[in-house]
Amino acid sequence: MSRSKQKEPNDFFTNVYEVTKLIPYGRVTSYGAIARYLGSGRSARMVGWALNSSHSSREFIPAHRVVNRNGLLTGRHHFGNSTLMGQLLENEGLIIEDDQVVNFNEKFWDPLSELS
DNA sequence: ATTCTGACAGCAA
DNA sequence: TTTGCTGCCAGAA
Repeated sequence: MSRSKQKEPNDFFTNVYEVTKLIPYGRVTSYGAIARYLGSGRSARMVGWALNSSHSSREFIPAHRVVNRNGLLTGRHHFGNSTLMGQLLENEGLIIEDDQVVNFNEKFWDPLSELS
């Protein structure tokens, strides 16, 4: 009955996209937070991998709102121009200093808490 | 099928 | 304190 092998529309990647799109404007989250929300707290690397394919999605994925747990813009190199990610965040009212989100703790948006 | 990689995170020295 | 290694998991070659 259960389509065990059937690949459901909600893949890990799709799940990551959905959560990422839920990140409010002017807020940021971490790969680990998303990974934990998905149920695999230590698969943070997969989140980044998924976001790597986010450009493949027809929807706009605010991947620039996803940084590592240090608030560091680790994925900025994947936005074409390395400064694009920081500029996007600054455009949303965030402050980027030394490729790092200032007041990261303040701007941090945890899907575990916000989406419960 | 096997091997390698990857936008991280946690822990050890 | 910083630096480095390991674990994690899924997709790509």
